[in-house]
Amino acid sequence: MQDLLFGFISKYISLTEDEKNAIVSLDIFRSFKKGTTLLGEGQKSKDSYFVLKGCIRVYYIIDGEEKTTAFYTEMDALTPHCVINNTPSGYFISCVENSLLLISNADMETEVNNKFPKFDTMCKLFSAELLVKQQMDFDEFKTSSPEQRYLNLLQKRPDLIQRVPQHQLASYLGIKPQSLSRLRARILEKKS
Amino acid sequence: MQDLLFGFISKYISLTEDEKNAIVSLDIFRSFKKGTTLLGEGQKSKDSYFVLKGCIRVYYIIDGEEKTTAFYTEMDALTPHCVINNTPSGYFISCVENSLLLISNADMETEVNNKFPKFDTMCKLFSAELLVKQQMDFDEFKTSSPEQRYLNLLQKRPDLIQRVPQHQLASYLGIKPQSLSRLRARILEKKS
DNA sequence: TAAAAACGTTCACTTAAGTTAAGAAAAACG
DNA sequence: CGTTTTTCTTAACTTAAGTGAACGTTTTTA
Repeated sequence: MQDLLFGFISKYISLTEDEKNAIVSLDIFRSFKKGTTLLGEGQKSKDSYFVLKGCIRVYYIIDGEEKTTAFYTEMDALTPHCVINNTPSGYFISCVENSLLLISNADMETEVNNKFPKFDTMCKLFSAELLVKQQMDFDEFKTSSPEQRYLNLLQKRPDLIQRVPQHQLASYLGIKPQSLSRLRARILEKKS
Repeated sequence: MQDLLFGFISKYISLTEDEKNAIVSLDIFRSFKKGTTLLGEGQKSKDSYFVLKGCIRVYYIIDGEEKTTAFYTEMDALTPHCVINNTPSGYFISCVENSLLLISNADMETEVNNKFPKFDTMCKLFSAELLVKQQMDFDEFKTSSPEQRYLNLLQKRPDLIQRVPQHQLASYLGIKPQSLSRLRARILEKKS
């Protein structure tokens, strides 16, 4: 299972066996059952997550309604706002599936960075990449209709459509579940 | 005019007179006329922008239509994607107003970082803050309707509504200019 | 495993945004 | 300074999403 992690890291930096062992010895792998809430609205936390297996979801509750804004699957990393600006979280994070996560916090990161300076290099590269990806996602969302967004998702993350409940997916696309059903029927009709 | 810059920097770190002079001597202030295109689609660039005065805009051209995704005004910073991942830009950047900008590139930044290590501290703080802000903007956009977005903008950036053409604003809100006109009329009606 | 809850789809109706077009107002330009 | 271009608004019509409700299916869970 750790191979997943080291495969991911190798995209940015190369690690010696010693370094790998040091990381493993941190004992930061945790598994959670489907439905587990990792972070609640209003809570503070110092933890960041890296998904090794499974799927986690970020959602708000606005007027009693869930609004899903993000799904994180294998090899995705999530650092909640509250970690960065030390304020109560505005949203919930929960497991869509049974998931194996890597959980890190600032203390642990500085410790690793001190031992292995190149780790800091990786973090910088990774966060720059993340910023760009996030910006591109935002732009894509803004510049397309719900139907286009759905078709895009079908291309880019086809797995999500299978593994995530439709009503969460609808919310993620910015529409109601009924509209997603209709939209899908419309697309099927066009094809034929 | 530089006071604007140093006032901004003082939110993150404190600078000596020597350090301020070193920054000024870099000669990185540039002014541009309204309508100037700073970056075109398909171009590569190494430059980042910091707005001291004025307003710049990011937009795509999709099916011959402008899609505005961001406005940057006083004390906002913009690092285009192409700078980070060294690929051709997917969008345009142009000046909505006559603008005074600070233009920096990676070479200059490493130079300054070497001379003044605390500058690096500021950059990290600043980019973490930016990431959070961007994420929050995205979430807000996703979880609200065009009308709510407009009302939000009215609260948070009332100046934008005055200084930016309506059709660019409409695009920024994810709707057509005609819909923005109608939406505003609807809001006025509700008030009375 | 039986009852309850959650989920997905369909339908009819409502509301809001897209589209096309026209005309008035403002800005840009020679 | 007048002309041209761009911008903004309004209107009528079309299209798609929101809403409320019904109903069958799947999943929970007691």
